[in-house]
Amino acid sequence: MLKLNVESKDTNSKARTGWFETDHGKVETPIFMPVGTQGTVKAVNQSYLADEIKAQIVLSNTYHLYLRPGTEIIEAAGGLHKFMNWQKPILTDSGGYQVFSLTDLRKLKADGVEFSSHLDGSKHFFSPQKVVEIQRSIGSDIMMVLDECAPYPCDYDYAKNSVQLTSNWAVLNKEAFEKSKPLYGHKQFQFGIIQGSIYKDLREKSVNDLLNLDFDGYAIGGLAVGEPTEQMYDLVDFTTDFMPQDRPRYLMGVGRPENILESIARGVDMFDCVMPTRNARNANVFTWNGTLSMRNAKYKDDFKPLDENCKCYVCRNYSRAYLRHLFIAEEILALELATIHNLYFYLDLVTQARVHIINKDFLEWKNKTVNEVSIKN
RNA sequence: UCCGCGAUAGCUCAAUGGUGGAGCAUUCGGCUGUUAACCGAAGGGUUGCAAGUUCGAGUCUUGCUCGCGGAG
Repeated sequence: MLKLNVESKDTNSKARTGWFETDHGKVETPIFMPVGTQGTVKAVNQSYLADEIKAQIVLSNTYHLYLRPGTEIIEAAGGLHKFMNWQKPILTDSGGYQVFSLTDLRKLKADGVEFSSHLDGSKHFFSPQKVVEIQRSIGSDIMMVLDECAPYPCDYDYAKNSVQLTSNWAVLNKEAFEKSKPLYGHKQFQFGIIQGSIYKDLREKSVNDLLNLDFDGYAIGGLAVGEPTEQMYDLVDFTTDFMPQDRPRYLMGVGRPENILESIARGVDMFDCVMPTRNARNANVFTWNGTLSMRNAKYKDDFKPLDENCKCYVCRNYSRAYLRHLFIAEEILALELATIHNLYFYLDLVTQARVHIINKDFLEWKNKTVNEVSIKN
């Protein structure tokens, strides 16, 4: 059983700091997990990820790794940690989000989801049991249950059925997890996923269904899919009240820097999002003074670092003008440098949040920082 | 000097005699459990110049200018 050891609680908000232990090391919360869907955090190598960015845990994806290279290769490699040369913790998503985002390619059934590969059109079937089995092959430290991430907008009846399906699947996920064993000698944990769209009574039902199964951690899924941001905050705030104090709380797929800070204030411990990595590759950079679009002409002779308050490798050594030049010239280094900076920023953001929670001045710092990081330069 | 071919957006090129477009470039925007080094929008034109034919010319005719190729 995984435990979140709560170290310090903010007195003016629901923010808290803590840590949990896996066989691949300790994770200090609040934490951001860089997304490495296909067994790589795009554009950055593992040594930078660990030493420069100071990532403590990365996310990878069951759906993608199952399709390519396939579990046979990953097992032959001795699991994903060895295969991708990453000795810190790995969390794998189950493919539930792909069930949502690849709508045209899938068919939902009571016992799982039938889908066509986006790579070659081949037909496959994911059940809760199958997804546990694949994640055993991958050897992730934390595996996620198969769920249905309902679309937005979503009428009440659809959301209600979706929660019921996710709860039914959660039982099967848990059974399959308990019946199976890790393949590589290190412990694996399993998180449940709360659904319910924008409906509070369904969120409440969803949490309670999952609590009965006693998962190692609990994730809030199905948010940041198009609903107003204030509504997302309200639902997070509502839902965390039902979540155990001594288990990690993970808000899936979120988000922008300000979303992360607001969610920490509402009691969330873990985050992942493609935004720092994808936006980096699309020339968008995050700073303590807001976002910069590095293709913009105004940076062509701007020799300041991306962020004068950032201590990352990129800000210590390169200018905005150089980054802009690399993006305009379509040089591959642009993607790497922007990704390193953005991930460093995201990890720095949650580290600063941690420091301020411990120092008991989180709320004030959070309010000021939310305003500053939201600026569009 | 003669013959031939050509000249349309910054570039490379489309466009039956009937509302001049595309790709790239430029400028800007978007991206939330990655099908994404992606997607979208905008600006940009006396169609080399001048006449003519025609209801109507980027398109046909003539002259000129410039470029490329060939001959001498």
